[in-house]
Amino acid sequence: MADTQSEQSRVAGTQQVGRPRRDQQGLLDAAAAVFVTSGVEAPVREIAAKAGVGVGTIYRHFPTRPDLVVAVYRHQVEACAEAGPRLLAESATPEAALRAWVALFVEFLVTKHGLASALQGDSAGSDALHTYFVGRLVPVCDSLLEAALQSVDTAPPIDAYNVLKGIGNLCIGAASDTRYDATTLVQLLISGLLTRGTP
Amino acid sequence: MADTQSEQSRVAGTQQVGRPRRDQQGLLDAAAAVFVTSGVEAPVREIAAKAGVGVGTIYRHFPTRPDLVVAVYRHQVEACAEAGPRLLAESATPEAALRAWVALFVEFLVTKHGLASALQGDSAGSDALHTYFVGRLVPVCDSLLEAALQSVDTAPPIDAYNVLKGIGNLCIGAASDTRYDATTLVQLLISGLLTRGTP
Amino acid sequence: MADTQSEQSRVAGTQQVGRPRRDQQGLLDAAAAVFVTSGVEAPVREIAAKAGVGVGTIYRHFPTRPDLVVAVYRHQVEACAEAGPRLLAESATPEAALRAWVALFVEFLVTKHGLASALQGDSAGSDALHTYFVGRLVPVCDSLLEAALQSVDTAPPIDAYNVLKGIGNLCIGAASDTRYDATTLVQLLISGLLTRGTP
Amino acid sequence: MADTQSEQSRVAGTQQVGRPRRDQQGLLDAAAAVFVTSGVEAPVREIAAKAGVGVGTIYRHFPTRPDLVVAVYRHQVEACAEAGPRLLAESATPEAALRAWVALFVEFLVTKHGLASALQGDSAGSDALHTYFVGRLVPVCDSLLEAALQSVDTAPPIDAYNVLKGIGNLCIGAASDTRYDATTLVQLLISGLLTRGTP
DNA sequence: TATGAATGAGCTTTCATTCAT
DNA sequence: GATGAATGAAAGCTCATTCAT
Repeated sequence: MADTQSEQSRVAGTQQVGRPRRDQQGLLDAAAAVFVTSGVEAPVREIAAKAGVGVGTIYRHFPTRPDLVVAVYRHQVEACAEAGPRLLAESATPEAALRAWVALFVEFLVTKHGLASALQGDSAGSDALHTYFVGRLVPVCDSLLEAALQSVDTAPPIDAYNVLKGIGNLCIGAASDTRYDATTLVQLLISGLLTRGTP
Repeated sequence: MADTQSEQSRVAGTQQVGRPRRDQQGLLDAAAAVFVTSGVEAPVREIAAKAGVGVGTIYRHFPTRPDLVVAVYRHQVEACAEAGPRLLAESATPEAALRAWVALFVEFLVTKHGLASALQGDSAGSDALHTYFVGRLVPVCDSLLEAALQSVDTAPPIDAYNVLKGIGNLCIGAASDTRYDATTLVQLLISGLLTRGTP
Repeated sequence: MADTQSEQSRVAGTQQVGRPRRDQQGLLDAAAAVFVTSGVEAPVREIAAKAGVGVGTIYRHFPTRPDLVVAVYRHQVEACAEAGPRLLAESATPEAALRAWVALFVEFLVTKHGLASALQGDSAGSDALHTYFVGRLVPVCDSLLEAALQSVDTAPPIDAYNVLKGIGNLCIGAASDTRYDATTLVQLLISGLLTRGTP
Repeated sequence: MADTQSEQSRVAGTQQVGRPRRDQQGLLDAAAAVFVTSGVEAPVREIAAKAGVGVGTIYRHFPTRPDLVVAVYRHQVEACAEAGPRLLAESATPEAALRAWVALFVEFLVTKHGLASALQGDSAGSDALHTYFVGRLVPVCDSLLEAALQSVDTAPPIDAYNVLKGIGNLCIGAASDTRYDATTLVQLLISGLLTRGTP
């Protein structure tokens, strides 16, 4: 619905990658801690309290919740994105690279309580977050996917956006349900993806 | 001078409205409509308004939200459950039966906005709902799965509970994102499931 | 199409009201006024309205109703507590001191509509209030009582807690029943207390 | 405020003393049971459920809550009233009679959870109840009081209405506070009452 | 006459967001 | 810039009371 490119620019402009203010870092640490405990939907107050600042400060630096979430996980998302090409170069096969990357992504999503649901576009005011995630990781996933599919000589049954969002969804609730094994499900999805002639 | 309590009573005694007798079906229809529009977490007030009844009426019939959701979707869940054995009997192969059933399930989940997330155990007060879904559909899914796996001579890489919840998760947000194709993802997951030797 | 949650946010964002900074004293004055009118069980809304603030403000400063009641009457309770030793020193006899103090206490309870019932432990959420009252005033009452009893050479037939709570109870409803004379009843109770050899 | 005599007549007319309908008795038994458990302010629904009837039936027979309470305790109140003259005749001294009667009354009030507060005029819609209690028991108390005061040659420091209401108040909350000894307090009040020259 | 479904006012509580200091 | 008090919309839930059946 929103233009992915311009959305991303806006976000990037707001954040100024690579130059986190000294005090901003404290906010991010606190937010990260709270997100793990209470999920990304945690009350702003809780985060402010943890950081030892007023809520106004949070709003000043991160006007919307997604802005904050993006900032908190920027490093990890970045690491995830950068792992793509590297894994492709290092792995024995493209499929192995894809599987390894996907496992990395799953670990990230599952570890961060409630983050997974952010891949959905309609969670509470998640515009910027969704945009950032999609904009940064879809291309990475796409190239891994393409390589893996080429190696098994199969046409892509679905695009990288769907794969990413599907994985995101599969990871929802994984942290709080011990019977639920998101990791295996995701690998099974990849298996299905690489199987020739899926209906 | 007058006591607050008695004041209230007096005021309450003023109310003089007609109360058209309504059956439970009207409530369910209204709730179903609202669920499609606003999801299963829609405010009780909104449902009551749509049904043209007071909130008390909703609470009388369905003390908890899951009670209402279960009632609303009971027929469809039942239909889904009953379709399992029938498809197994009618389909050319067990795999075809599984795929057909899964498609049915997906259609159900995707159509009903927000219902999918009910497969998670930790949504707001979803005990009864979760229990009902899992209790009714896991066995159905299990038998279909077993049959399909036998036909491809593969050990089950994951149990029916995980499959069901995985599918449920894959369907989250499908209704509001036209780029997202839950149906295909689910079929790919099934493909992965039936592929021998998945890591 | 739009999600309920984000709809709400948008609406909330519309509010554009001025927020005059108010001190806690204004709240207390308003609460005191409402308490006199409607008793200590008055709806929070009523108090907020009287104070010209939002309900949230009340809850911020006084999370529970007793917190508020305690704050409102703290000065007077304190005054009552401090009057004990002073009266003992100034009065002609310990009995006179006890009677004077008790009269003071009665006046306080009777004046504040509904406050008396707070001496009971089981009124709606009155933990803090009850604890405060009992903790602050029982010792004061106890020393007055002891002195008075000593002067008439009688063993205490009942402890200060019972005396205090009994007085509190005697004052219930005194403000709204002109035929009911709590003051005299309390003095009669004191007389009985100081009478030797009560069965 | 209301005319005691006519009020009483109205109540008596509603009840038709001595001719409890067969089914009405079931209601009274149920209400009595609920009152003991949850107090006289128990939800109407609870009483109806216990009686196995609809709430409408309760309202038909007893339009207001006090009507019901009066009916429930009519026998006991009657017994209490009748005990007055008898005790006066049987006891060694008028004071003994007064103390015995008061003890009876206290036992009645304390046993019935929450009933005591009904002696206040302003509890939730307790008009009829208050009127009945006062109208029936004040005269009884008055004669006992007069006799006892005559025997000690003292003028009445306070009237029977105040004594009754004072006792009622002293009994509030007695059931739920083991430290609180209403019985002793009431006897102390009587002692004070019979002490010559109370200020 | 009995029933109990329906009503809806009203209460408490939470929390995103604003803005005076 | 930072703060956090203030705001008030919302939502869940309870229960006295009415009245169609």
